[in-house]
Amino acid sequence: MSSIAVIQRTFAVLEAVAASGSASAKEVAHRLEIPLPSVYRLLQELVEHGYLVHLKEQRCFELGPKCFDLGLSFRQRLVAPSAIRQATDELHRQVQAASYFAVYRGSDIVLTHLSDCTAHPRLRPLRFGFHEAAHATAFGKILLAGMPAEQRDSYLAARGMPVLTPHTMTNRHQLDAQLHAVAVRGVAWEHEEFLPQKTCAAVPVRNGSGIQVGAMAVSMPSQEAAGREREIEAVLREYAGRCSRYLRSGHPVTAA
Amino acid sequence: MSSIAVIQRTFAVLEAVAASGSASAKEVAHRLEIPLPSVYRLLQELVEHGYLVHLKEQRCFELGPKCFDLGLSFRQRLVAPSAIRQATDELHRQVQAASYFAVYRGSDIVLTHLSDCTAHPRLRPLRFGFHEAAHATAFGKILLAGMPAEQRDSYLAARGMPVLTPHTMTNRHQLDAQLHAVAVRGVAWEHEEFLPQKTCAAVPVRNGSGIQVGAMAVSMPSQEAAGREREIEAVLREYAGRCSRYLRSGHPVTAA
DNA sequence: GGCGGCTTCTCGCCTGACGAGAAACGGAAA
DNA sequence: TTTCCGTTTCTCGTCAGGCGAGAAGCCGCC
Repeated sequence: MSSIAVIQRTFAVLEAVAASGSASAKEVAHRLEIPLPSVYRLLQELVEHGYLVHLKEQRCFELGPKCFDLGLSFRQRLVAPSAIRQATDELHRQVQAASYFAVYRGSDIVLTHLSDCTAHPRLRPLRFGFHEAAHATAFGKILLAGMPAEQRDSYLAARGMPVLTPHTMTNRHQLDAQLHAVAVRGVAWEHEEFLPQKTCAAVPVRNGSGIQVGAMAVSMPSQEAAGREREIEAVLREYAGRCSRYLRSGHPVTAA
Repeated sequence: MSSIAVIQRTFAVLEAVAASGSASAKEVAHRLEIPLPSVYRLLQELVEHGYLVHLKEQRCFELGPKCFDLGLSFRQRLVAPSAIRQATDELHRQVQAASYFAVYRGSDIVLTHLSDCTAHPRLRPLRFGFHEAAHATAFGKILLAGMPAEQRDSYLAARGMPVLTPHTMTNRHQLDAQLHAVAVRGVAWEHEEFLPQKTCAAVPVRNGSGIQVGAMAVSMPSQEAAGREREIEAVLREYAGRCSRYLRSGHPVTAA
């Protein structure tokens, strides 16, 4: 693990401030065990570049505008293209359930759009950004199933399979078997494995080369899902198909 | 302007990637005129710390998870406390207009909560985060009026007074006169100075020591505002008063 | 298999970051 | 006002460690 010391320290300081929300130079120096003058140098540097601000009244440092800008750039880069957001929104309206779109990013899984409303709220822990509980969500399973075996191994090894509900799958062999079935059927269901009383379904989205690049999903209270499985799968496939066709052609697809 | 060279370069690289959305090492090296091996060192460093990711398939670098985390930390730190968000939401419902809450942050102005809906949408350019057009918005005027004179000078000097509509105030003396009136009356109006056809109003919010710390505002189509000025000012004052009382006592205030 | 690009590694030089210490600053209390 | 205390900035000699030219390694592509 190489590391240019200054950079190492600079980010350590930045992250220390981010973690505290607000920290004085002394606190940072103490927490990181870096001599005070060095901490001041680095803090000043970070302030100069706009990553921190120095609130003199309160004698403390906090995150600066550049941090927000980075977050925005990140979001703008990753957010699903508008044709796909639109498809997700329509799926939401048609199924009357919160809808999601997620993709691969390097070796991560990122939720790049979600559509919900007060009547059909999203599953609270799910939000735009990185998704860490792939073993327990429908779109996570779809995307895990689409990974090369070794990437899946390292993905799960890095994150483990935390228990989220009594139904969460925690046995790797059992998960592998289900992922195989998911890959064959082209649809993943998840019943109360992520949140109690909630059910999710997901299907793959492919790019122009037929490579699986993402997943479309819906979530709803389990009782609302009962008996609607065939209908939900059909609608999911319809909208995922629109997304795949969009990715192939570059033009929004409005109807079947 | 001091500057530790490595840090300077590291952030230059990070920002170059952020600006491009996606960039190869060579592109960065060329754009920043830094020798290629150094760029690789810095990129690798940024990848190691999670600020960038290396997408090998596409032979390029993009922003990494830490950027998103920083954005989230920033947001969580700045977002208005829930009592104030709630007051803003109620204001929105009662006035039937998009509502805003903004505060000082060091020498900046930050919009820390907004409440809107499809029937009463926010003014599109306004979103959570830093606000740059204080001379042209109602809450901007309230907050400018509450600044010490020299801070206001440097604020306006740094940002200028861009023309946004035919009604935008561009004369500094005229603005100062209006800010004086705003400070005396304790309310600011803005008629089509920020966006055509839109009108905004704002009033100050004070902390326990009586210091002005923020502003509450509403925006609406100009025709809807006509004739409702007194009502709007009264309701704004009511909710801003709740916020001020909350800041004084630390307890949410539900009724007058 | 060979080519052409991106990416990583090697190595000696010398810059420029480091940290102890002390001084300057500024707010709070008396 | 003066005093005091904690925070912040500055100074300076030392030497770690970052620098960049160059070359080698790696991969995908033709």
